[in-house]
Amino acid sequence: MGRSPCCEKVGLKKGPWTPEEDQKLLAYIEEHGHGSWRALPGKAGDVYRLFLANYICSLQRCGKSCRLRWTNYLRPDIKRGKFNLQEEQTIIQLHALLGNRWSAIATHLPKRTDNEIKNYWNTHLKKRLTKMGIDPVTHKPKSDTLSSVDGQCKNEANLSHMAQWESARLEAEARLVRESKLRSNSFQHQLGSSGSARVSVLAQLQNKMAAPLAAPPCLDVLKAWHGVWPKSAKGGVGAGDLESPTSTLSFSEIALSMPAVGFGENSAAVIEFVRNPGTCEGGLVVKEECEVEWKGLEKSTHFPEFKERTENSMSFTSGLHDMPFPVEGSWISESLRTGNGHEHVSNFIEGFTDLLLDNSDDRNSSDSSEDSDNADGSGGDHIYEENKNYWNDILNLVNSSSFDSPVF
DNA sequence: AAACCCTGCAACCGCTCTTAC
DNA sequence: GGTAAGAGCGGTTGCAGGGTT
Repeated sequence: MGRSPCCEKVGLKKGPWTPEEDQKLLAYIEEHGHGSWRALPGKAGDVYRLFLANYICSLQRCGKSCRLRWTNYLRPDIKRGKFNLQEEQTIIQLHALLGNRWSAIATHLPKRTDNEIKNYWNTHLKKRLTKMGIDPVTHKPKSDTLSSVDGQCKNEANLSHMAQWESARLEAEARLVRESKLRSNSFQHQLGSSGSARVSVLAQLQNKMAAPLAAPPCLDVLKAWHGVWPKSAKGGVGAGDLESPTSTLSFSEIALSMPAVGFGENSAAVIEFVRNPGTCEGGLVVKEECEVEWKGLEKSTHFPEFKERTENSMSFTSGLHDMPFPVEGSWISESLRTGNGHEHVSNFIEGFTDLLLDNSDDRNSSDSSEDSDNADGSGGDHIYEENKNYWNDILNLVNSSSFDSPVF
C-alpha cells in the first residue's frame, strides 16, 4: 500500500491544463500508445518513466495527472456535451441499482467517463430528482415520509422494495468480485481502447443468470446472505442483519430473504412480485423449473399473513440466459427495441420522460392525487403500484439491455 | 458597471486495490 | 509474506462563466 508520489513533493505543476500541455501529452501518447496501464505489464513502468522524462523535459505533470487528463478529457472516444434523455434515464436507473459506482455505471454508457457521469449526477440529476420529490439516494419518493396511517403502510412497502433491491444489488456486487477474477483474463482483450479493465456489474449479473449457482465469496455481507439462502430455498425466513455498507436500510427491521437474481442453468427463472392483499407489503418470488417458490416473506414475523399471490402479482421472465454475449450496439433496451412483452418498460420510460421534462407540475398533481387516494383509503395502493413498477422496471430494463452493453 | 451569487465541470485528493519485486 | 509503487475509484474543491441584483 502506498500513495503515488505527490505532485507537491516533486514540484510538479497542478491546475488546469493548457492547450500546449494537451498537445505534448497527445504527442506522447501518439508515439507510445495508451491503454489499460495495468493490463500492460512492464509497459506501465515505461509509461511512467516516460512521463517523468516528459516532466523533466517540459511537461511538468505527474503521471497520475496525465492519466486523468487522458482518460477524462483527451481520449478520442469520449463523447462530450449534454447527456440525452436516454442517457439520463440510464444513469438514474443504474444509480438506483448500483449506487455511486460511477465506473460501473460508465461501462454502460458508451463514450462517457465516470467522472463526467458523476459530475452530471451531482449537478443535474440529483437536484432534479430532489425537485421531483424523489430521494436521490434511495430513489424512493420523499412524500413517503409523511406521517399517516397510510404513510406507514407505504413506508413498509417501500422498505420492502428497497430491501429486495438492495439484496439484489449486493448479490450483483458479489458476483462482480467473484466473476471478474474468473473472467478478467478472457475479457481483457475485448475491452475497448479505453483500456479500462472494468467489468460490467450488470453483465456479470446477467452472466450469472446463465450460470449454475455457486457458493458466494467470503465477503461479510455475503456470509450473511449465504446464511439465509438454504432457509429461503425451503421457504424459510429471513435475512437477519443483512446490511450494505451503503444501504440506507436496516434489514433487521425488514426480515426478508431475497434470492432474486440467482438462477439455475437453463432454468426458466421467473421473478414474481407478490403482494399480500391485506397489507401493503410484498415480496419477490423466484420460480424455477422445479417450481420451487422463494417466498421470502412467507414466514416473516413482519408479514404473518403473507400466504398467497394475488392478481396484483407482477411477473417477468428473464428470458435471456440462452443468449450469448451481447452484441455491439448502442445502449437500447431490448424490450424497447422488440416490445417483446415488456410493454410496461416503455410505459415507464414514457412516464419518466414526462417527469424529466416537466416534473414540477406533475409532481403537484401527483401529490394531490395521492391525497385524494389517501382520502378514499387507496393511497397505499397508488404508492405501492408506483414503487412496484419503478423498481421492477429497473430490473427489467437492466435485464433486457445488459446484452447490448458496448463493453462486450 | 460592479458586486454578488449560482452553476457546471475539470482537476485534485486521498483512499483502496493490484502488481511487481 | 512483506513492502513499495502504480492503477483505479469516489469524494471534494476551486475556478470560470453566466445570471441576477
